[in-house]
Amino acid sequence: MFIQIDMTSEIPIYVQLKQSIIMGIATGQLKQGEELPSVRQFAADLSINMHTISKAYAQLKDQGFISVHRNKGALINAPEQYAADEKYLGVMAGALSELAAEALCRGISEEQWHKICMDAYAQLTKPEEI
Amino acid sequence: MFIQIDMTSEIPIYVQLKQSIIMGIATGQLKQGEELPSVRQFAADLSINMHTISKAYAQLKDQGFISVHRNKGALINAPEQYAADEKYLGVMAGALSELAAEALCRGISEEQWHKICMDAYAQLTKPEEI
Amino acid sequence: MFIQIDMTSEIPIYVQLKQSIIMGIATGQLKQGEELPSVRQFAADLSINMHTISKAYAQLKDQGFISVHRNKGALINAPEQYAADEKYLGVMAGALSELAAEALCRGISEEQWHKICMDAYAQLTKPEEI
Amino acid sequence: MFIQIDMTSEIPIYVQLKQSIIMGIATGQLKQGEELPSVRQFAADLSINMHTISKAYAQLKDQGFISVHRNKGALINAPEQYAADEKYLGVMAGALSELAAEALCRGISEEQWHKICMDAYAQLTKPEEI
DNA sequence: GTGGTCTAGACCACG
DNA sequence: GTGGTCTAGACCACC
Repeated sequence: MFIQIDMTSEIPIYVQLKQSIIMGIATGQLKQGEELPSVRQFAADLSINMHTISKAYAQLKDQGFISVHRNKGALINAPEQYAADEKYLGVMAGALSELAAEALCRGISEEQWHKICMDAYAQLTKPEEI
Repeated sequence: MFIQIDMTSEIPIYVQLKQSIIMGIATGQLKQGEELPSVRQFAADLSINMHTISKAYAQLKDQGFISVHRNKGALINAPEQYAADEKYLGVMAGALSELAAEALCRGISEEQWHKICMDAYAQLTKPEEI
Repeated sequence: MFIQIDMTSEIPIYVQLKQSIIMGIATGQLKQGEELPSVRQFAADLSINMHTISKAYAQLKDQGFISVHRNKGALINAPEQYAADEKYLGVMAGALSELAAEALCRGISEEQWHKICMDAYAQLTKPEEI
Repeated sequence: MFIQIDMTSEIPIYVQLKQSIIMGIATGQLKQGEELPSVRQFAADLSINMHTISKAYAQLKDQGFISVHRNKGALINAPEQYAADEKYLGVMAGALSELAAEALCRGISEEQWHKICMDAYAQLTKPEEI
């Protein structure tokens, strides 16, 4: 399984779970229509509380990434259902702005910033080159 | 004052404060040697508890951004004090990776990602162009 | 418990606590993966305020000595997490320099200084010989 | 002047002053009978509050390093007056123990510890070799 | 006046 | 249950 949960991280487990699944979709490991384990099953696999899985699923569903089926697993939605909208773009711009501000403070040049950003993207699409 | 605190945000106040100050340094509104208000003064200005300000200052101090003086407030350090190190680069790469993953998922192309990232940086250095 | 807090000392309680825990790791009484009490439990044990313990834990976490878990207490990290870096070596050299200066002033010879330093180290690794 | 005061340091100024003077004695820059400026003069030289100088002098006097003359300067005492006693040895052993504990934790070997300690001493007696 | 420490009590997110 | 955040008020060292 490509899901990686770090129980010692300060990032909430349900957030890590969401990020793992989003990362899975981004890298193509999870495709449209693919099935995710049921809450109960997933909880057992990861030795995690059911409520935690449930919370992650609920939020992924809200964001359009998955459809949850009662008592069954969850299905990855079609990309159209979670295409970037204005709201998302605004949130992401804000997050990038924070990162860019600290980078600029710490002496990262525009060229370095460019490289770091593009590397982060390329790593997802062409992992073999990393 | 350019500090903006959103008391309804889920982001802790002391984190918002840290980010505001880092943003101020990045945009050149806060320069080396410049003074920050005393914790009591700042607390009164923002209608926030003294200890919350103190926590933000303590963490900025640990990261090298400011020096806390004995009988004055706090001073912005020289850029050398908080230059990027390996640890910081790793943390930032991880954060960017998360953002890039969601962007890719949501159909942001490499060109769009490039634009968004560079805009975030440019906005800090050339605000007049925004 | 091997933790000793002197409420009358001028050394802040949270610093004493940090030193006690570092001492515990150094002497092998606290090993990787070992659990530390929860902040509430520890506070009750030592008759100290919760927040004081919390501050010590937070700083030990920042320095890499422990990981604070979500629903457990804190765990001692692997030694790699807190291996000496340049910054630490600089700080320690400064501290030793102060001690050496006073020792030299007070007529401690190089041989005596050598003995005192090595005793301090040996006391941690071979307590039976003391 | 060999006195170095860092107004941004978290170490109290009067402690820095004491350390500077002790360092001066250790390195031979201040010899028995040599005169230190008056409190008033010193305060003016360093742009520091008189009370701060006074506090440093008082403590140095208590420890036997200097003799303070009313309305005049202070004289460095004879080495015999501040030779190491049992109490001092105990305090120093404790301080070294703390440093050694952290060093051991952080993977400093006995050989490295030896080198670092002896370097700190040698730096005072043979500065030219550094 | 300043920041730092300690205590106390409340609320919240997480699991 | 856990730790994290915020508020509040007190005391202290430093300058």
